[in-house]
Parts: sequence; structure tokens; C-alpha cells
Amino acid sequence: MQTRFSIVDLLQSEEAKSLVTVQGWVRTRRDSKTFFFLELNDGSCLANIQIVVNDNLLNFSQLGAASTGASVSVVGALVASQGKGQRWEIQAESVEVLGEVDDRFPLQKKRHSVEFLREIAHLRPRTNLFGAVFRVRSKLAFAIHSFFNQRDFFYVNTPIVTASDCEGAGEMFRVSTLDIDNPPRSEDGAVDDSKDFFGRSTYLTVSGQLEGEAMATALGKIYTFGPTFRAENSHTSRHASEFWMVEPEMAFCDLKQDMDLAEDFVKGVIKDVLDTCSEDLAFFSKFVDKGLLDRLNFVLDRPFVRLSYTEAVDILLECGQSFEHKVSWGANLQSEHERYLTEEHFKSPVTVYDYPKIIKPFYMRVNDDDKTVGAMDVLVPGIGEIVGGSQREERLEILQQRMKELGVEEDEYKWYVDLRRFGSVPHSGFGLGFERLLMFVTGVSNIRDVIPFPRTPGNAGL
RNA sequence: UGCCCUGUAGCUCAGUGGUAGAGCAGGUGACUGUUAAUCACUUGGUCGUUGGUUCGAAUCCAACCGGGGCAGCCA
Repeated sequence: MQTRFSIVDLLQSEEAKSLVTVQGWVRTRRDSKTFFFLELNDGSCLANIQIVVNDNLLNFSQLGAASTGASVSVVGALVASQGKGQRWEIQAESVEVLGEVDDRFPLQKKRHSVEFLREIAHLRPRTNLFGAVFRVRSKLAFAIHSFFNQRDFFYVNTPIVTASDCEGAGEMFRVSTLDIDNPPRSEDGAVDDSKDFFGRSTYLTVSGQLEGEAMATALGKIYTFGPTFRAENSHTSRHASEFWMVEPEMAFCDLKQDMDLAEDFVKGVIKDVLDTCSEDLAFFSKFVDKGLLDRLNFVLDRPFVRLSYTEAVDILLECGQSFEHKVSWGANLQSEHERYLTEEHFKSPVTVYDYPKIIKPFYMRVNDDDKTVGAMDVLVPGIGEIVGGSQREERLEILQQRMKELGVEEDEYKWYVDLRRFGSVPHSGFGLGFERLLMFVTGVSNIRDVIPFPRTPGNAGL
């Protein structure tokens, strides 16, 4: 009896098998006079399985259609390969072409630029590079759930449609069912949001943090992992309009414990992916980023450098390096400063904490010096900021004072302030960009190449 | 949003004022075990678009459109 096997299972087989079925897409084909070889890939792993097709097959003359890109179903015997380069191959007993390709099929058996492949996002997962990226993406997502589950965090889903119009994390996408050509207007001519679907103006979420705090101050330890939307007009290799963010939030947790978790988290999921995706990571290390595996192992092997913002500024002021943006206490660390710290000075991931309160949002906890807040960023070589977090301000009066200072309307955040009014506790959390972590783990340098169908300004076509 | 680079065959590119090229892919043929197979032959182009300069523009100029990079914003 024939059984359908995935290629990953067959290639790991311990024994020959008399009759198996494999189905997949032809990656390449090598012809000889009386037989040909197919390299078949079904997406289950990076490697192809070699199919040997002899001219004794009844439909041999029709098998010209089994060309690069075609989908085929093969029945045959798994046998030890006579040739070099692979342990197993399939001696075909029947080959059926399920779906042919014509000469417009754009993927050739040669290297393509990632820029070209971005234009055919529906076909690029059939390449070695993108197949590997999206397998790792899946494993990394699973590793994240597994990490938190092992530590008794609860997975919560925060709303994607949100009403607060000033969460402070950037420009927001409007969500509306109003007729854009003829919206209802109030007496003064302004668009009447109260007639909109939710009875008010609404937006796509830029962060689930605030709702996460409500859940953490009930369930203790929670995390969210979901889509996030930013309408910033960013044109860089590390920004997307739609991306996924991981946001743990813990009650009874201070900044130090928050930093410990962020470090354990980054290391834990990297270790998991090194174990579960070794073939794909070896591919990245060979063709995408030669130093990848060494760097990932380096990250696992030692503690992240941890230093305060003030210490970081002192290092930058004294290093003798000339920066385009001036370093001064009270200013944001620029990309070039972060790069210097992680790539040159420490050559390691770096956690910077206790930032000046004037450059941070209202919800971060004010330190005793009244100049800094309990914020922290994890910076990694090559990418920069991968985690941003803080201890949250749990003291009612101080939170209200901060909102006033920063011009945040307390009415808009009444429920959030309530959390400090009723059984408030110290709590902390952070946000981690899932795609940025995936870039770090794979060595892929453009965020558009780790998202199956990326959305960036001016680009949502496919 | 600012600055910079770029657009020639399906892909990757050469061609800097005189009428279009290569490699790969595709097609045809050869080859008894190949590994991005190899060998021979071969199809394929309004040189991003529009306008201008010139006897003549892929080449020079302008505008527009597309792609990329860096910075800011952040994750």
C-alpha cells in the first residue's frame, strides 16, 4: 500500500521503503537520453528529494511537462542513491503532472535578487531562501508561545480596533464605515464621528500594552502576540506598516525583573530555533550572513551588557568617535549611537535602562531622582532596538501629574487610570518586534523579506 | 518627510552621441547516474514614460512614474 510521505520524513528515513507517494513542486530537472532526474520540494524542509524517472514509464513521453515549477505526484520506491550528494532517492514507478507551468513562470534555477522576488510575493515562498524564512517564522512563533507557557504566562488577545487616538506610539490607521465621499456632518460642518460604526472615531491598534496591563493586574503574568499597525511614512529596511508584536506584562514585577525576562526570552527563543531549524539556519549562515551561527551562539553564551542611559551617554561622549548626531544627556540615542554600543564598543547585545523622563511617555515609572524613568531597551548588533519596555507608573497621583505634563487627556484614559485607583500594584512589561527578532535570527536584512505579504507605505498590492 | 543611488531581453548586467550585447533562463538536438549537469544550435528588446537638445539619443537635459539605500519616527 502506498502512503503519502513528506520529503523531510523520507530524507530522514532509516530504511528503504518499497512504495511511497511524494507530492511537490519540481525545483530543477536534469535530462539524459533514457531517463531524467527531478529535484522535488514540498516545503516540508529545505532539501529536495531526487526522483529518478526511467523511460520504461508508460507516460514517459508526456513527462516533458514535469519542468521547473510544475507540481507532480510521484509513486515509487525509496532506495539508497547510487549517485553522490544524497543518501536517498526515489525510483519512480509512476509520475503524474498535477499542474503544468508555461514559459512565463518567473522562478529559474538560478539565484534571484530579493528585490525581484518581492514583486512576486505569491511565488517567492517556493524559493530556498523564502521557504526557509517562513518555516523559521513559524517555529519562532511557536517558540514564543512555548517560552511563556512554560513560565505560566497567559496568552491574551487585546483589541485590534481601538478607540484611544493618542497612544503615543505613532500615527494610526483610521477604521471607519462612513461614506468617504459623503460623510455625515454636524452643525459646524465637521465630520460627525458619532455616526460612525462604533459611535466614535476608531483606529487600528499600535500596541496592546494598556489593555495588557488590565489583564496582568488580574491574571498576574500575561503576554499578547498579535498584529500591530503603524501609519508612519517610514522607508527603512526595519519598518513595516503591519507587523507582529509580542508584549508580556507582569504584575508585582520591577524593571530589573523585566530586563531579566527580556534577556531570558531572547536567548530562550534563539536556542529553541537553533534546535528546531538547524538546516534552515545553516542555509542562512552559508548564503545570507556568514557570521550568523557564530553570532547566535555568542549571544547565547554570555550575559547581555547592562548599563544605564547615563553610563551609555558617558561612553559615547568619551569614545572619541565623531557622530552625525550630537550626544548629550537628555537626547534620544540615535541609530548610530546604538550601533556604536552594540557593534563596536561592546560587540554584544546591550540593555540600556533608566532613560530621561522628558523623552519617554507618560506611563513609565518615575525614578526617585525625578529625572529618569524605569525604561529599558534591548539593542542588538545589526538591527538596533529589538525590545522596548518599562516599569509602569503604578502611583495614581504621579501618573496623573505625568499625564498633565505631557498633555494627555485623563478622560480618554479613565479606565487606565482606574487600574491605579483600585488595587494598584508595581508592574512591568515590554514590547518586542517579532519581525525584528526574526531578522536577527535569520540574518535577513530587510523586514519586507521576513513577512509573507509585507505592507509598507505605498505597497499593499499583494 | 529629507538626502542619495538606480531603471537596457523573463532574470543579472555591459554598452557614456553613430542605429542593441553577454551570461543565465526558455526552445530544438546530443549525452547510460546527473547535482545551479554538460555540449551544440536557437527564439527573444517601443533601452520606465512624456517632452526637449541634436543631422542623429539607451547615452545629454527636464518633469513624472517605479525600485533600492540611509536618516528621522519606532518594534
